[in-house]
Amino acid sequence: MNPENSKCSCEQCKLKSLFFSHVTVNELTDICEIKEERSYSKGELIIKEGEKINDFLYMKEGLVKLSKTSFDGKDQIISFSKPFDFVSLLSIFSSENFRYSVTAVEDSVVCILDLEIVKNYARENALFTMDLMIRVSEVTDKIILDNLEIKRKHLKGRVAHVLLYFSEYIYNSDEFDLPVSRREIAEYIGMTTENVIRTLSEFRKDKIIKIFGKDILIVNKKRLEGISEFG
Amino acid sequence: MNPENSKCSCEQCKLKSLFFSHVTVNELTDICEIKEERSYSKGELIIKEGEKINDFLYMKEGLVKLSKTSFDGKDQIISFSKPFDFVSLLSIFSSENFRYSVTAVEDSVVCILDLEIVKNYARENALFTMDLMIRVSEVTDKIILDNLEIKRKHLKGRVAHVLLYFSEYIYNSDEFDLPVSRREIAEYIGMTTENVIRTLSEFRKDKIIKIFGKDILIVNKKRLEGISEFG
DNA sequence: ATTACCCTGTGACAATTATCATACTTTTAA
DNA sequence: TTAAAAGTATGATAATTGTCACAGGGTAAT
Repeated sequence: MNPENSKCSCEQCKLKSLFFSHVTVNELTDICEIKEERSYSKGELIIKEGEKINDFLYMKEGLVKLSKTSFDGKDQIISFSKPFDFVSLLSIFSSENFRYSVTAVEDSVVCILDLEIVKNYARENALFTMDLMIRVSEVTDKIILDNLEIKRKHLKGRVAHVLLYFSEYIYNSDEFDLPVSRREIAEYIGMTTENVIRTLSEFRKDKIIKIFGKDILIVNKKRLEGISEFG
Repeated sequence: MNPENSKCSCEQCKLKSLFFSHVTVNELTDICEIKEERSYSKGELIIKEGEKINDFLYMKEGLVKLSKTSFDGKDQIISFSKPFDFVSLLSIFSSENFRYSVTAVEDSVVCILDLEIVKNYARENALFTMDLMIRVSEVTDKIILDNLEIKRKHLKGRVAHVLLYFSEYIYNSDEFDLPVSRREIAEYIGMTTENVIRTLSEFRKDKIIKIFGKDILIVNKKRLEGISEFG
């Protein structure tokens, strides 16, 4: 490793194995040299819907949302992604342009590679491509299943679902800081902001959760799970 | 081509180019020899949710639905697929078992290959794998976008959306036989059967469509498009 | 420091959608 | 062929969700 890419630490990157497990050390060094790492603060736009796709992105740290704006200016949130849920993989092989926007909802770090270079690897290295496909498949499957799950629930069940999603899937804790506003929750579950707020208040009144602004504490998890499943 | 696989006509198959464009003639013959073609009547189950995935399937003819049954026995329809929208691709690389059921909603013909053999090709032939990935990406992107579209609409807009979907995307005609029941439309758009029926009746009363049982004629397409977009 | 804006919160009311009941027709199974 | 089951259809009513109005708190920009 020469001095000019001393910041290049792909070999130590915990994400390496995820989809570079079939890339040789030499190739990895090549990739490393061309890779760019960018940091985004909470709220910053990472990818804008409609932009031409030139880069291959993957997340190293943080949390982002995928969203789409409809003609009347209303946003819909498709999913949240943390590292390992590679967000940029959705459209890059089936479209010239990004179909969704990606925004940091927590401070995030993203690694960026030139898409053409990645595609060239993909065209030559079948195992690498296979790895990539498995990732694509996992991510999209998760999105489709999660959306189905939300779709079959009512307001309360949806809000409960989101709380459990953040608690269990994102933060692994009964107490966590909501990384999103009530409006964003509404955009995710397809309900109005007022109803999300009302439902959270109701959960608070029923002593299922405690609310301190953005900070949420799940007091009665069993109950919340019941509401998510049946309510 | 020897007599024992005279039924083998992959080389003439119009679907060949779709994802076998990077398979050699010899490989194609091999694939052809192991392939099995199965026919399903309208209503027949092709894949049952939860089954182990042993086969790689793709559609030659017909129309199928992807669906999932929730714990309380209610079905949700994820999407409809015609040939070129390869249905089996969704879970096969990310799961051991099928996550969705697939049912013929019109008489359908499916080609079946042993998944392990396809995976072996995929591990050796990067261009083939790349083709496959592009398909996976296209299909899932379509599903996600369509579900988002439906999600942001109300009852009438959703029903209008479905009618236009069948008219434009599936049948390319203003008149067509609905391949599904009112209940299935309801399961697709996430509303009740009664409300789907009521909405269709309303469209009929407003002279937007004509209904003769399953046969639908779109009389006022502009109006229907307006309802789909804004209603 | 002040304004403007967004977020949170609540209530009253309106609109939308679901549920239940019932009837008739068509399809399926015995 | 006949009975049972499923699909289509419509109305009345209940439940759910959305809209509008208003208010306080925080935050960013000037």
